[in-house]
Amino acid sequence: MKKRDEGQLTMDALASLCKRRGFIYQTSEIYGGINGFWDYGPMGTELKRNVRDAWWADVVRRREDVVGLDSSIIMHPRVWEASGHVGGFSDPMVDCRACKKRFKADAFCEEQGLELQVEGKHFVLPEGVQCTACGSKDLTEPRAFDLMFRTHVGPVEDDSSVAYLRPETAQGIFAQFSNVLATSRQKIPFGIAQIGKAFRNEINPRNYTFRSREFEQMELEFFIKPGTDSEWHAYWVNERLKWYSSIGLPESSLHKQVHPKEKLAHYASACTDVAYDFPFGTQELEGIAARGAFDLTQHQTFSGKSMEYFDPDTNEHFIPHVVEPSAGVDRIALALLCNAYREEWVPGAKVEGGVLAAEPGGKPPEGYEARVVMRFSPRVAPVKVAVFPLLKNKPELVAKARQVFDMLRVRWSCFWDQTGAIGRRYRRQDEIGTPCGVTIDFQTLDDDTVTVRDRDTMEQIRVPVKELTDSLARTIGC
RNA sequence: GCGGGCGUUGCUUAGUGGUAAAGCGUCAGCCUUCCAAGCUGAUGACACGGGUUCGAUUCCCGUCGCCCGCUCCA
Repeated sequence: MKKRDEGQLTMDALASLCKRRGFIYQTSEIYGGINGFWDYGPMGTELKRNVRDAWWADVVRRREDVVGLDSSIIMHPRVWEASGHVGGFSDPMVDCRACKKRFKADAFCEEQGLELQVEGKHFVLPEGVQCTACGSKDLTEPRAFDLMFRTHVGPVEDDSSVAYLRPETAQGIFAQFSNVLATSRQKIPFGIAQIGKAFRNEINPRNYTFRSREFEQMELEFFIKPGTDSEWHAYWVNERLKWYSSIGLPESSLHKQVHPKEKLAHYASACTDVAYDFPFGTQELEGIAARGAFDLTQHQTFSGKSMEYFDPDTNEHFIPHVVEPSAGVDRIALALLCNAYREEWVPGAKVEGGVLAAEPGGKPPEGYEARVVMRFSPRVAPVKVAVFPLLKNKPELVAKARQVFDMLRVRWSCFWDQTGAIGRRYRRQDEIGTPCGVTIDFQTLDDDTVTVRDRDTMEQIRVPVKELTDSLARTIGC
């Protein structure tokens, strides 16, 4: 169980911190866990909430042209026929036992001039088929990889009761497009946003929480006039990149990945991913796709209900096109955790000096000690302010600290800690990334000032209690 | 899904065919006038199931989970 690899953050080290400090636990851990599912502890819950709140504030509340929706996870099964998820993503696959390669069974047979056979619910390989890679005939039966979770609505489990857990939140938006249009008094261009859980039966969950089978999406469907696709796509790519900076992910670790035209779905005119440099590689946080009129047209066809929009300015009827920024909450939270994690050497009480970056595998110099600090942007930090009485066995300090704590907690997520030496308490907050520590000491009792300690520099300033809220607000920024 | 490695307390590790040690952490108390101090006490683990055995945390099998590589990723 190697924890360090040439000084780079390893996911093992991060997972250990996340468990130790209550960010992320394996789900159902007491029963051995279940692959692809994770729980968020007290700190992780706050972190995710801050991500969602930041997105909702910037994408919905601060705009006049976007409204919210909260649709159900289980929808009419026909929704998934219209979307292409039924059928399209349950292709039967064949594995070669000799060379370990996997193929889509129908294309695999076609390449050899043969046809995949269907017997009832099972697929059967035709005679004479062989591996197109190595020529072996040692092949598995074709198996359907249905990536949607199936369930049954009502007590009777027959074919007519089959339903699916949604594999994306977007279809709830498309299916309610007409209702929202009719009740929100919006005109095109406008968007509908939704945050919620989605479920995909991933073949191979990997990389901690990055590819989970249950995950949370933040999706915006921005409906536009046909022909304006590329300008709105460019607009949203730019907006979304700015947003990632606003939650503390540095531009240097973010990448705009433009999908080449030939790899786009037939209905899409553009798709750009926002990717982050994770320790396990550069991976997608969000995809921004120009999907044309595909989705609404599909639902118009399958439901028989018109999805047309009437433009009063031009007297035109048309099916709106859509630009879709679709982000993963859990992936963003993971990126924030990776980005925040630092191991440092910090000077002890008897040493003058500043914070040093820890050398991997090395020991701190004389008088220095190692610390782990989560350098979250204050906007997403689970706890904004920690409040400490310098000593817990001095009732007058505790009482005064309690007053300060009660004053601050009405505005921010605050943490009270009176246990142990003050330095230990600072370090605890460092590990959950609390930007500000407020300490009430004996001088407070004389002049009503407190010390405010900065997480990153560990420097302290004295601030009068009556100016404390304003002072902290400048640091925290919200 | 395939191949390889791994699984001892909250974390990091030690160890054994006779049920387990330490450090850190956590909690309580004492002490402590700003960066994981000290003292006392408490807490707490052999992933799950089966087999071999008088006896299994240890050996064997299976399952689950984690990591690495391949594969997959609408």
